[in-house]
Amino acid sequence: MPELPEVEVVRQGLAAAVAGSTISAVEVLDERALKRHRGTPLDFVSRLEGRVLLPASRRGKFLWVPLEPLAGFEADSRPQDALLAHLGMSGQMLVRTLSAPEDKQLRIRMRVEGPAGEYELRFIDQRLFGSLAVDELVAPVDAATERIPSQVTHIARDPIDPLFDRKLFSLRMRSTKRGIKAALLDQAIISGVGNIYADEALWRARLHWAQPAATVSARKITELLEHVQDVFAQSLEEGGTSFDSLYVNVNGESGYFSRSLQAYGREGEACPRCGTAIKREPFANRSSYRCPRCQRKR
DNA sequence: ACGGACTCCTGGATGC
DNA sequence: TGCATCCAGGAGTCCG
Repeated sequence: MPELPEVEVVRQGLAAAVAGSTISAVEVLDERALKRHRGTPLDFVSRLEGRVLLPASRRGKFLWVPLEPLAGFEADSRPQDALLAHLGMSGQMLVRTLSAPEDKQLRIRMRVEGPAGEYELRFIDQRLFGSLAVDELVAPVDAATERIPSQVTHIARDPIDPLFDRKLFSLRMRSTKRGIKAALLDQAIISGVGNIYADEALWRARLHWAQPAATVSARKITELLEHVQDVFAQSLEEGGTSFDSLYVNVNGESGYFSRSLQAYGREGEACPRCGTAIKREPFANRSSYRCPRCQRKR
C-alpha cells in the first residue's frame, strides 16, 4: 500500500503530534504485528514504556521514531534505539483520543503523554504485512549523517533524500538484466517506489515495464529518476494516494492523488497523452498498467 | 550470486 | 443469500 509519499505524510503527522511525548503504556493486541521485532511481545513493551519520543525519521517506506537515550547513557547522547514501523500493504499509524472507539484491526495500542495531554498512538493493519519493532540505531553503510535502524541498512536512500546518489543509481540500473520496473521496485537500488508510482513514472518516461534496465540509456535513466521525484512531490502535495480507507494520515484522513494518476488502475481508459486504451498486464503476482502505444518495448 | 517464485494475511468486489 | 474466486499501495526468504 503506502509508498514513499504516503509514508512521508504519516511521518510528518507523527513528528508534529508525538515528538517530546512519553509512552506510558503499550498493549499488544496481536503479536503478528511484531514480525520485525527481534524479541518477545513483553520485551517490545518493556523497551518502550517510559521512553520519550523524538522527531520521526524515514527512509523509503520505513518509518521510525528515535527514543531519547535512557538516563545514565549521557556519555553518548545520540539516540540508541527507535520505534520502527513498516506499514506493509495496509498499515496505519493513528493518533487518537483516549475516548475514541476502538478501530477495527487495531493491533497495537500505545498510551502517550504529551504537553497537550494524553492520547493514543494506534497501529492498525488489516493484512498484517506491516509491523512495529524496537530496533537498534546503527551507522548507515555510507557512514553519513544520522544513524538508522539496523533493519534499514540494506535499504538504499530514497530519491527525496538530499544524499541520494544519482550516479550510483544509474550505475546499478544499467548493470542489471532485469526489467526496468523490477529494478525500480528494488529497495536496495532506490527506495520508496512501489507499484503505483513505478507505473506512473514509467508512463511519464514512456518506458515499457519489461524493458531490460541495462538497455535504457543513461540519459533516459536520469529522466526516469526525475519523473519519480516529480510524481512523489506532486503526490505529497495532495496528501498521498488513497483508493479507500486503507491509506490515511495520522488523523484518519485520505489523500487525493488517486485523482491524478495517469496510468495505474486505469485499465481501458484513454491514455491522457495519446488516447489509446491503457492495458493491464500481469506482473510479479500483481499488475502493471501501461499505454500500449506510448510505452513500447524496444 | 542473481533473480524469479512463493509466502505471510484480511476483506471487498465480482461472478455463478 | 451463499459460496468461490480474484484482487489489493510490500518485502523477506528460498531455491534453481
